[in-house]
Amino acid sequence: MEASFFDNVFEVAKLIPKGRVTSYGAIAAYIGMKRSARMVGYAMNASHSDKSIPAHRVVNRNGLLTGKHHFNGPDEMEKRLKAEGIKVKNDKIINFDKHFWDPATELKL
DNA sequence: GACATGACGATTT
DNA sequence: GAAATCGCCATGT
Repeated sequence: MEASFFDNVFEVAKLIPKGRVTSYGAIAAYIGMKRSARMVGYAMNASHSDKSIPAHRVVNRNGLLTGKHHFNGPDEMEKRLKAEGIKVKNDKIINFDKHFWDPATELKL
């Protein structure tokens, strides 16, 4: 099977180091489709098939936990991030810039 | 098989 | 500068 867009998203998501977060657009851009940020989020929905995917480390460009509702509970995502040392307030990651993990920069292909 | 929608982001008006 | 629109792939109805 050819690696689809979703598959790439899953693999990159799995590569996110603990205590780091990234954005949908960053993953999409790393794959080569920065315009497909929406699909990245949708892919995360499909990630339910793979529990190894730390979808909680993927947030929107503003560091906002837009997809927290898709977890076991609306507080699950926030709780997990806090457990990794990431502070979340008002559904937003504090110091998002410091926790931001860009695959294009960190992995650098 | 066609239409609508979905965890977003950038570009254009 | 803010609001509106386009772009993208896959899934569900």
